[in-house]
Amino acid sequence: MNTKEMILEEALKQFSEKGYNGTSMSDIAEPLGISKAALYKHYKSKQEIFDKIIEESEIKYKEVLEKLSVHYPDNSKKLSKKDVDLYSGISAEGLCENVLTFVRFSMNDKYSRQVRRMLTISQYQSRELGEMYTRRYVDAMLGYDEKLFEQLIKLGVIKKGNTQTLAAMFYAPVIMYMGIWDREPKRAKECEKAIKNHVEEFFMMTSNME
Amino acid sequence: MNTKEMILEEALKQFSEKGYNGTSMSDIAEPLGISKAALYKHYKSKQEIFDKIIEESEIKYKEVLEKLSVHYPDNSKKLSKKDVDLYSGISAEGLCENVLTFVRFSMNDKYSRQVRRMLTISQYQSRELGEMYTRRYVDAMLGYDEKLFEQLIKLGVIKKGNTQTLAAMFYAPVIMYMGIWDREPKRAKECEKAIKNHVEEFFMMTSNME
DNA sequence: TAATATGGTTACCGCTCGGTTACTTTTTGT
DNA sequence: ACAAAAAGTAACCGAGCGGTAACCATATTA
Repeated sequence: MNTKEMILEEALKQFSEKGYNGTSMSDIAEPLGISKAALYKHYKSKQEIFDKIIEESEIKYKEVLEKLSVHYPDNSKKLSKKDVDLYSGISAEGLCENVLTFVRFSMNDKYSRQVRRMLTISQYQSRELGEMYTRRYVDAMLGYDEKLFEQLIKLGVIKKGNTQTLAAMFYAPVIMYMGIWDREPKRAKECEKAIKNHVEEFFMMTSNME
Repeated sequence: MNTKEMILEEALKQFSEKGYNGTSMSDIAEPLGISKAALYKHYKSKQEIFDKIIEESEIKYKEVLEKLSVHYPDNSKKLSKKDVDLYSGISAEGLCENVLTFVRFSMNDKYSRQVRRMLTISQYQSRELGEMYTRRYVDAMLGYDEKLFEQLIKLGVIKKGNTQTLAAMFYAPVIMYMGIWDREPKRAKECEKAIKNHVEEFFMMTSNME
């Protein structure tokens, strides 16, 4: 890894712990064993480093979103034979496992965690950052879940209901517990278990098979 | 209102917008029309001002909590005749209205809003602040809702179920929408409506009367 | 081989920060 | 009425900030 990337990595670490204003250029340079002046050989300002991190995280975020949406196609189109096969194989158990895999990755992956923390701290810094936060961690996920439940209802896996409120009831507790997990890592196990319980109970409540 | 209180008020405003590190002593003094040196006649440091705000908000917070818990007594004790009367009068509609009243107050009251924003920005600043955030905005509310649902189940208003997951399913979407509302005030109406829909749908799903 | 781009260094700049000092004005209690 | 206490001011302090200048070693390249 070259210096330019190492700077971004260290800056993200610092920003996610102490925020933008709480982090000095020396704070970034020192752990890398270089002088703060050296930072300016790679980036022209502190703001540029922050912007670069945001920009890079947006690219990685879109990649992840791309992968997700591959699994659940646009509902405006008719389901192809392949799609039906895909959904028919879906079970409540399978979905629980999917959610838990997603949660564990989000919580244990260093990069995901740092970006989330940085955005949480910075969400009121500007309108753009606030909107980015909402878009990434709320709107996109809710939209995804809405599509998913629409399909599951069509396929008769779960009961009929308002997909928007269903998505919120399903997803919001997950982010709530992830928030606790982030703030108090010692409660990780408890949160993981609560999420598992929630997902299972949710599918029990909404499942068509009783 | 005396200067000492005005300082706290202005500091809270600044901290909630720009965070602790982003706010200077002059930022606090200037809008009050006094010099920053005058601040030190009332508080010995910037940290003390921050701590005082936290301390005061904790007192006000406890007062609110006290009022809330009066309505829903400890479940370990047997319900008194008075309590039964109280609960028997509870309807899904009444609860919806209660929740919406609580939400509207939390979102429109300047003080509540500023404290919530300040704590959101500062939640990773120290272990204590992180724990305070979780305790106030998650644990306490979940605990309250758990008790409430326990009563409602006893009284046969809603179906049997795990009160912990019920509480999460009920409360988490509310804070999620409040978060959007905080970050993007222009979406206030949309969020209020979403919360209303959620609460109504929740009681429809869990209600015993079909 | 000489010129040059790259990525470091140290020393320093102007500025703002949190906080202090010395002094003045206002309020208050007797 | 007046001394004491409280609440204000301008000016200043050392430290640390983001950022720059001048310089230097090491590769690459014409």
